[in-house]
Amino acid sequence: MPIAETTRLDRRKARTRRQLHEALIALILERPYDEITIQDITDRADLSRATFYLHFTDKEDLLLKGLHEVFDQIAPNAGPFAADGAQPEEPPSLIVFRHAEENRDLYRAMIMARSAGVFAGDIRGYLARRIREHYASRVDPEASGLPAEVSIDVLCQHVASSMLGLLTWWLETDAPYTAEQMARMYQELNSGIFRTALLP
Amino acid sequence: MPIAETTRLDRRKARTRRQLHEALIALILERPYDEITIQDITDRADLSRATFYLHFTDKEDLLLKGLHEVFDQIAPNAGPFAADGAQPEEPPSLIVFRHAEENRDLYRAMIMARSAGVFAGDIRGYLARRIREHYASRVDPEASGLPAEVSIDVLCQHVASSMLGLLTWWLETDAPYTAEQMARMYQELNSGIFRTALLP
Amino acid sequence: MPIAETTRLDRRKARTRRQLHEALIALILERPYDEITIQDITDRADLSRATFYLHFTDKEDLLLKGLHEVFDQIAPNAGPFAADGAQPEEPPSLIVFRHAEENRDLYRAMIMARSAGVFAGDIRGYLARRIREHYASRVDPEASGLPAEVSIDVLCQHVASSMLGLLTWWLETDAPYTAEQMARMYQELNSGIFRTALLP
Amino acid sequence: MPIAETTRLDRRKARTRRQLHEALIALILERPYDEITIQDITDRADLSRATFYLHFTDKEDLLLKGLHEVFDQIAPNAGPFAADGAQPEEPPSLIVFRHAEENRDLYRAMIMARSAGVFAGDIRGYLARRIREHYASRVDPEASGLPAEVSIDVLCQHVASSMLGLLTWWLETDAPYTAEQMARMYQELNSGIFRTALLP
DNA sequence: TCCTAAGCGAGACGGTACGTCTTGTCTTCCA
DNA sequence: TGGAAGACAAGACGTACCGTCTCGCTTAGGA
Repeated sequence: MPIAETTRLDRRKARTRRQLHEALIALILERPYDEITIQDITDRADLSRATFYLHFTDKEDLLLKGLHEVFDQIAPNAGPFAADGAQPEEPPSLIVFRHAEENRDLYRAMIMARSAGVFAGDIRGYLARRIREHYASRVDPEASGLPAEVSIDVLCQHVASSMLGLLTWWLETDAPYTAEQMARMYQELNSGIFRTALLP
Repeated sequence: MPIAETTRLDRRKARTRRQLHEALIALILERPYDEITIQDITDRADLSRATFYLHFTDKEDLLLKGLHEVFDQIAPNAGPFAADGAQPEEPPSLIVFRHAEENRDLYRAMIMARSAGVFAGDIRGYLARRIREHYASRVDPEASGLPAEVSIDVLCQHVASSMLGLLTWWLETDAPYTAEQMARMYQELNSGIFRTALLP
Repeated sequence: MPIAETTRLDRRKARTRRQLHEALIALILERPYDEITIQDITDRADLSRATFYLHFTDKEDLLLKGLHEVFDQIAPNAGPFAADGAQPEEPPSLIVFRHAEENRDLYRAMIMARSAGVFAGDIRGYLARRIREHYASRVDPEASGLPAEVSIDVLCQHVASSMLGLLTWWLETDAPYTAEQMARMYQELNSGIFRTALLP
Repeated sequence: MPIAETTRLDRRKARTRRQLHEALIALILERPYDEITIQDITDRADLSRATFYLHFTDKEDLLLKGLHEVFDQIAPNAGPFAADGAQPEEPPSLIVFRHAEENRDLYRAMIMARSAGVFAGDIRGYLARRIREHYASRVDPEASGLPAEVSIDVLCQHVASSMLGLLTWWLETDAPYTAEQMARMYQELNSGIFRTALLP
């Protein structure tokens, strides 16, 4: 009984946070990330500035927590990124492009905020690490057709950069491609590397 | 008389600017770009804050003008990027990695500032455009071994992202590779695309 | 039946108020009046902030209601201040100093809060008015030995100020005098005025 | 040459400060002291809030520094308060009332702010100390007609309170008395104490 | 005996002021 | 004339308190 009782207060807090998340994303799509004031956000969300600090410490905090929430939805079932070893139905790249297509605003906000340096950490590093783990578990370096002199780190950086680059370009330019086409091109461009057919 | 007389004052101005450029680069290597204050810069440069505004309008202005100066050295003779059609001695990727090796601090500062969003413009876009121009002039799309469904724009984005990604990784991690090795890996990774041997 | 039945709820309310009064007085004796927060008071009283507003509107409200309660005890039987014309056993000044001696903490809190401007109204004005009423009813201006040119208002201000001044000094400095001694000095100092023997 | 060169900057600072002092005094005469915001003051003074903090730390700081300035004018030549032992032309009480008459707004502001507890210190204590020093140097306790049982501390408190009380009443009520009349009444009221003719 | 109303705790929220920080402009002075 | 020094306006920051509100718990006292 005591556990998981979603009280009304909890729901109110959740609502307040959602308002803030949405306000920020809307604003990022309108003007440069660091011209956005906390006051701007709370104005848009119809809340007071003090309330903002009741929930988040920073603009960054707000943005990141918002992203985490969304990515927690996709991550678990993202094909080869998935916890279970089951062969995914679709290549992960397609899943990513699909997710971006469905959450266009969020992804664009993220890209734009990224170009404002919010993710010094960084997204690319995160991607590279993910890919590297995946690669390590699937590919036999000996058997892969890759030239021996290409280090795995470099390879992962390359693949991650490529993915992020295409994604950015796609979202920024309103390019008339479907998620399927983008994923296909991505695989094509890296086919030399994916010759082993394991990494797409 | 009035024309082109490099007076002592001119030299003093140049000196002041150099001090500012160097101060900024030094600071970027020490701490996050946007924790750096104009006051910090002028303190480091042993100048007054007012003086800063006599020469630059912004932190960004200072950074970009500093970079332009350096890139104006490399750009004209950057192999395939060169104005004249002469076949370059070395592949452009090697030239870039070499330049980065020689101007390590400058490049790292640039990378770090980039991850702080100074170049919303963007470097990657710039690179992609350069590459695209080059590609257009050299490659016969029909004859290239590329799959027809990969758009040239996408390809350029991919290549530019790869280059920038490797460069960033290399500078950030003190990876024990020479410029030559990095360039070689870069070419290897994109060999599927460069099969036509024209673009490296 | 319905009237004047002191229910348990009433007693609970009274208890809550007492806790708040005591908390405030304790706090005033510890640190400057206007560094004291409502939160401080309720913390000390082991109540919630909301509860405070159920009973009082202000810090001032709390303080004043607390004082009124106490003064309602003394006022009615305060010698010449008394409603009935009966000759008091003791001079009123002695009654005041005695009361202050018995309610040291309360008086000190009051003095300290006064020096923090809570009683903009003011205590001195109140005292002067009381005295004036008394004076008007007892003294024949003609017969009084007072110089004609001293206005009665001024005289009352003077006497009230003197009383308050001595009281404040006495409470602030832990001076080693009894209430009797203080009252005696007070009368001595104003003996020139009290020559008519009516006002002490 | 280097010493005491009042530069233009100094004068600008002085002007800014004067504006702030005047703004505060004007505001105190209009509404309760602690309903006055720093923003209110700077608005009235046509300055920015940041500028306030360039010169003062507090509302109190501003007020007190303003008062010090004025009292530094009167103090040195305030009759018996004067450093030199020369017999003053006028009794000090007259000097005080005169000064108050000439600086009505300032004194009223001070009185009102005092009733808001700015001078926890306090003015009365200050006055009492001054008087006591004076008293000690002039009066032979033995020869004074004072009753032996009145302590000097108490006496000084009394005199100071009386002075402050009359002053306050005079300024608060627009009483139709001249400074001369007030001083005369003051002396009359305390004549019992001033019988020795030394302390007026 | 139930059940209704009150006292209270908890805490989200709007609002307002605070004191600090940085930016960019301007003016005065010195070398 | 280039630069130093520094006053100032503007405005965002994060913090602190206030007073209001809504919610839910507990318990007293009338049905």
